[in-house]
Amino acid sequence: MARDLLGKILVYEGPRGRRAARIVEAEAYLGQRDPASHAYRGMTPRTVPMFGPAGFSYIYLSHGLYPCMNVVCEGPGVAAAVLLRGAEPLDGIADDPRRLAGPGLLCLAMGITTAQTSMDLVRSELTIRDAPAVPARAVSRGPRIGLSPGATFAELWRFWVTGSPGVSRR
DNA sequence: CGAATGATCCGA
DNA sequence: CGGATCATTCGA
Repeated sequence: MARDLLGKILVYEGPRGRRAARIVEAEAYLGQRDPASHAYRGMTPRTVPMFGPAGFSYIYLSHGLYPCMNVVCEGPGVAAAVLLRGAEPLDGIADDPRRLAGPGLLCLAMGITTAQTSMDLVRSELTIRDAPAVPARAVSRGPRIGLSPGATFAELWRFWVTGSPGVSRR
C-alpha cells in the first residue's frame, strides 16, 4: 500500500557514500488490470521484477533521462508496485529540501540508476527502513499524476505528507 | 530494422 | 509550450 510507505526511510549505500531520505509521496499501480501500469501488457524483460516477490525494487528509465523507482508489493505473480514520487533529504544530500521532489529528481539526488532494479530492499545496498507511521491527519490523497487520459482510474491512489517540501510540484 | 513514445523536469 | 535524451516496445 502506497500510504504505508510514507515516513519510511530510503537508504542507498552507493559508490558515492551513504544517502538517506524520508519518503513523503507515493503512488500505487495495480499491475495487470491497471492500464497505467507497466505490467498491463504482461511481463517483458524490463518489467520482470514487478512479477517477482514483494520487497524488491523495480526501476526504469523515464524519457531517456530520469530513473524512477518502484517498490514491488503483493506476492509473486501479482504485478503490483508503488512509485516513489517524493522525499525529504536526510543524509548525504545537498540540503535543498526540494531536491527530491519528483520521481526522477528523487533517484538522481539519491544516485539511484536502473542498475539498481530488482534489488532486495531488506538486505542489499538499497533498502527501505521502518519508521514511525505518519498520522492520518498529516496525510493527503489524490488522483495519480502524469498518465495518459483514459489510462487512469478514478481511485485516489496517490498519497503524500501534507505540506512537505519533498512533495512534487504541480 | 525503424519509429514512436514515455509513471519527467526545466526554462521561457 | 518545447527540448533534452534513450530504453523499450511494436509494427513491417
